[in-house]
Amino acid sequence: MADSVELDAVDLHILRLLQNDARSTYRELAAEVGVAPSTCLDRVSRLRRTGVILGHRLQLNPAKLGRGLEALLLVQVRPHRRELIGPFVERVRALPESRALFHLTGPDDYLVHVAVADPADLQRLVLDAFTSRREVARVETRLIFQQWECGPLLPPVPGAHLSAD
Amino acid sequence: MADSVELDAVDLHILRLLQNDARSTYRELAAEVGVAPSTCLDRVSRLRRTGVILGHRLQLNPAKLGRGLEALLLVQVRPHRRELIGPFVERVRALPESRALFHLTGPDDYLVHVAVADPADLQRLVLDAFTSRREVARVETRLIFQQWECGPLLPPVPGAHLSAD
DNA sequence: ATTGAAATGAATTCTTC
DNA sequence: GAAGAATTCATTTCAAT
Repeated sequence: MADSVELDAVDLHILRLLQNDARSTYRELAAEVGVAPSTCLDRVSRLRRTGVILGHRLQLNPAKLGRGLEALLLVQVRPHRRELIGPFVERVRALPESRALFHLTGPDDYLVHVAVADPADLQRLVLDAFTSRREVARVETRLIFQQWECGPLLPPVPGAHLSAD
Repeated sequence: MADSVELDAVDLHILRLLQNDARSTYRELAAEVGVAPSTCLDRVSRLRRTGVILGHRLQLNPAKLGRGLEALLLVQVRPHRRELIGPFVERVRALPESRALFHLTGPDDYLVHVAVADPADLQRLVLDAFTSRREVARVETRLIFQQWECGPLLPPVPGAHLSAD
C-alpha cells in the first residue's frame, strides 16, 4: 500500500485534469481524454481503490472565516520521547487554529501551520497552547506574508530535469 | 473580498460536513442539516460566490506517485528585492517537486514544501534548483517524518478557548 | 479493459409560499 | 429566503466486444 502504482497516460491525464478542477464530471474528463465516461469512472475508482487518490478536500478562505492571519510555529518538544510526543500531536491536531502539522528532522521537532484572527489571537495561542506546556521547550513564530499552492503532483519523469529555468 | 462574511448555523453546519467529505451530495447535506436540497445548493453557491469556498482539491498520495520523500526547505533570498523574489517565486512554483510555497517573516524568507523520489533526488533538487542560483543565499533542508491535516477550519468562537486540553 | 446504452440518482431550475 | 415538484444532467450498471 506504500508502493508506487502503474499509471498509464490515461490515468495521468485524468489526474492532471482533476487536480485542475476536482469537480470535473466523468463526461468532461471523457471528452478531454478521449475515452468513454464509463472508462473514466473505472479509472478514477481504481485510483481511489489503490490509494493514489486519497480524497477530495474543500479549499476554504481563512480570511473569510475570521482567520486572516496565518503563521508557522517551529516547536521543540523536550524530552523528545513517545510518551510526550503522542499526546502533543493529538493536542495540536485538535486545536481549532491548527491547519497542518509536520514532524521534522532538524533542530525543531514540529512545524505547526496555524490560522488565527489577529496578532492578539496568535499571542494567546502561542502562550496558552504551546509555551505554557512543560514538554514545549521552545517556540519560534513566523508569520506568513503570502502562500502559494504549486502545480499538479505527478510522477517524476526520468529524462526531464532542470526544466523550470 | 478580503472581509469576513456573515455565516449562520446552516452555513457552518454545511461547511463542517463538506470539510469531512467534500463529495457529499446536496441531498445528504440537506438530510443532515434539516433543510431542502435546493436550499443547500443555494447556500453552497453563495459560499462559493462570496469566496468562502475557494474550490475543491484532489488529495493525492505522493508515495503512490513515486514521490515518497517529502521535505521542507528554508530558503534565504538575498538581496531580498522585488526584482529577485518575483522570478524566484515563479521558478519555485513551476518546479514539479514543489507542493507549496510560503513567504515568511524571520531569518528564512521562504519555506518550500517539496515531494521527491528519494534522497538522491532531493540532493539533485537542492543543488540544481536552489543553491546553484545566485539569489539563493542559503538553504536548510528538513525532512518530513510524518504530517497531519488538522480539523475543520471554522470561525473563532469568542467564548470557547483552551478547549483542546 | 473499453464501450454505448439503459437505469438510477443527483444537480439545478422554477413556481409557490 | 426556503421548499417541493419538475427538468436536466451525471453517475453507475451492464451486456457486448
